[in-house]
Amino acid sequence: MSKNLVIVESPAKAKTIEKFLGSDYTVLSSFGHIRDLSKHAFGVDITNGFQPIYEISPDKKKLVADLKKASDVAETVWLASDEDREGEAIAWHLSETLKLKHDKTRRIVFHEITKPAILKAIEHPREIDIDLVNAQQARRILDRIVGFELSPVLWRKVKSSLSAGRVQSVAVRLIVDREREIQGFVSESFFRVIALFTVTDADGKPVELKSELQHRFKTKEEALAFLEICKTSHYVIEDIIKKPSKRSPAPPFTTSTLQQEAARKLGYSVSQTMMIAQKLYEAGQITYMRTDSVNLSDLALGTAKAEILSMAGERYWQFRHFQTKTKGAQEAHEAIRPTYMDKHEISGTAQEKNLYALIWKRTIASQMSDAELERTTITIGMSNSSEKFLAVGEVIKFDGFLRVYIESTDEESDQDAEALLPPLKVKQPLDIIQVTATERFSQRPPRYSEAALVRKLEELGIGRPSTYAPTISTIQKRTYVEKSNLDGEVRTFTVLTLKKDKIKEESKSERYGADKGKLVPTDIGMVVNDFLMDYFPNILDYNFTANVEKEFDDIAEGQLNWQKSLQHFYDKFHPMVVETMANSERRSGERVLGVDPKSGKQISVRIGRFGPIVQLGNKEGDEKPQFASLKKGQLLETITLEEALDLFKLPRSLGEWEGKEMVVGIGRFGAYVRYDSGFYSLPKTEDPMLIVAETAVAIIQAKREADKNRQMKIFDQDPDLQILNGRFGPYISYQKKNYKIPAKTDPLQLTYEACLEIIQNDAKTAKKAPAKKKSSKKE
DNA sequence: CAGTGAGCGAGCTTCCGCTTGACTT
Repeated sequence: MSKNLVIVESPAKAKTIEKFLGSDYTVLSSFGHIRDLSKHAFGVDITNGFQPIYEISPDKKKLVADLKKASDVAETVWLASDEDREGEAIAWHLSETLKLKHDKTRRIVFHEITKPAILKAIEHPREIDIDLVNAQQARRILDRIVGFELSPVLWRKVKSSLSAGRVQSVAVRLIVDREREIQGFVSESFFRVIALFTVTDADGKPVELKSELQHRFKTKEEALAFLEICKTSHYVIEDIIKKPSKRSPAPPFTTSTLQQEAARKLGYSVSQTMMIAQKLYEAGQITYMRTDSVNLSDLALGTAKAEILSMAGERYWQFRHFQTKTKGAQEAHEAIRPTYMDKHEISGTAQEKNLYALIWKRTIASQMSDAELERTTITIGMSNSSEKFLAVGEVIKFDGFLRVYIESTDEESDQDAEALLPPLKVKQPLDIIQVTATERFSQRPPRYSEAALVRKLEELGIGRPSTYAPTISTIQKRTYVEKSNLDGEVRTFTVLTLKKDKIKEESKSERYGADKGKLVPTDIGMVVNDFLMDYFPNILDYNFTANVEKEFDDIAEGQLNWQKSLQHFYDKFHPMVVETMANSERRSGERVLGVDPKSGKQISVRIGRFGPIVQLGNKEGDEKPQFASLKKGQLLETITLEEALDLFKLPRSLGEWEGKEMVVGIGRFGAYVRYDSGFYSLPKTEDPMLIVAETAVAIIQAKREADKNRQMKIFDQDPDLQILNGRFGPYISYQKKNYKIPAKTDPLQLTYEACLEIIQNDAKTAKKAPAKKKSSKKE
């Protein structure tokens, strides 16, 4: 065993550092935090100065024992966890848990994993910063108090197993608020006017020049009137303005910007990006992937420069130092960058290659020179109106960083600036080809994609690089939000075209509002959000985290006592919890929509035991009320009386076929026909409200035909026993259960007795390991 | 995982931030 033990957070980091330090040093990893507040209990002794009750996580017991052994024999223990609040706490937990003697313990930090940085750190050890540790404890305890006091309120007042927390509840609020903005949005239409001219280019060939009228018209009448004026107008170039402009590269990647760009450019989900990045990190190809820093090490700056010089030359290189603007950034690591800048590509899966290439380009571009552009704006005047058309062109004079990388944006712009304009002169007359006025609509605010939500959370200083992906998964697991799958609607718009002195009016149609894979709130999400907004508006405040972070900073600087800070919060917060528990109404999102015109009974919607339902009649009535589930995509908040009444029209009978009744309904897996105690799924193209008996019969027959082809063998002894060919190959079906056929057995050769034996064997093994079966059922 | 289309009855659920893991066909 070597004289020195170094403990870092990540095993990949440990491996790298061990190489730098030589044989006198053993480097081990703590795998993040080793202790936490007790998992099932409250974990904080409120009445005793918020004393935390820490436990070693069960999966860390062996690790801690190993660390203990190693630290006992080492002469010096170097605690090299990250230099941020959490890292300092990890160092402190290690020293407490391993009972490290003060005189043989050193605390060291480094921001980059390079040999000089690590050797320098070893030369400058310091003490554990207990103020910073206390700031972390305050953060941890506050989160526990908020989460473990609010969640039970939801269990009582809304539904069991729900949760609330400082981060997740605000994430849900953002999505709910945005959805309501969209619901309340009133789209306005206007007319954009585009004129197409013909001019000759440098070679004397005719080319088109596209220009847009500066003025947009509110109504069709105004647009028509303008086109009438255009009929008799002459057009002339009044002005040409050339303006140089510059574009600068974006800073290197942080976790959040990597997630955004990987989503935009490669279509990866936030968690996918993190999994791929983790692989790259473990393979030593990129630096650490959970970071809020845009900083590059001196080593990286040097190798990036060398790479740019050899690739593109001196003119393309520019030294840049980026500074983070993110609220609450802790900057314990570098930006995300390739470990070796001269590695333009790597071997690996296609996904790994793509993500690596993205990181490489972004990093290199960040040290390249500005792109120089020239923007030309041409003003075209009319002989009989003061309206002006503008044509805009942009030329790249010097590509600079654009040679390598262009950052994407979320909004797809339809404002296509012409790349190059033909040579033109002021006062030059122009020949008109056509003028079109197209009706357009103002855009509703966009729904959040996963990556856009991450960007917003980061902007508000809520959550950390390590929690963005888990937060998105939590709010979906709690069914507060889901990924959208909206087809949108069709709308018509008007296009007016003036060509050869004639105005033509056309009506065209387009699909709008379609949204796939965006985050939308569910009914539960909205009800929980509204409840929390009513009773705990301060926790849901977008600035709540920012405000408590200020307190944590004061604690870290030794200006504020952490217990006092928590006491101050708790004295206000806890009474609100008690009050809400005692006096608030249960929430179900109930809305009364009106009365059923047939029966005169009340129609209402609310969240029922198994999800959102519409109810016909009420408890006080003579008869039991009737219920129906809401369809996917319908919300309690927006469903109309008519839509709610439609839900009671299913299941409906299609009449009899061969003596048995066919019934159409909508179930968990979509629309179906039930016939002779069997279920037949309807294809998406069939509307269960409109389907007729003949179509249903055809579907039933088709399914029966397919089932017949599935049958490999049936037995005369027992019609319940069949050998079927399924998605995963042949299997035995017996009394509605399925059994695997042992390997190397020809299914067609199996006898009735052999099948029964397989079934009995399966029953035996199932009895032997019932726990296993149970756990595998769980998600 | 092998195809589904229900309807309580006891006790448990829950937070945020660090980090990777993995008894099998």
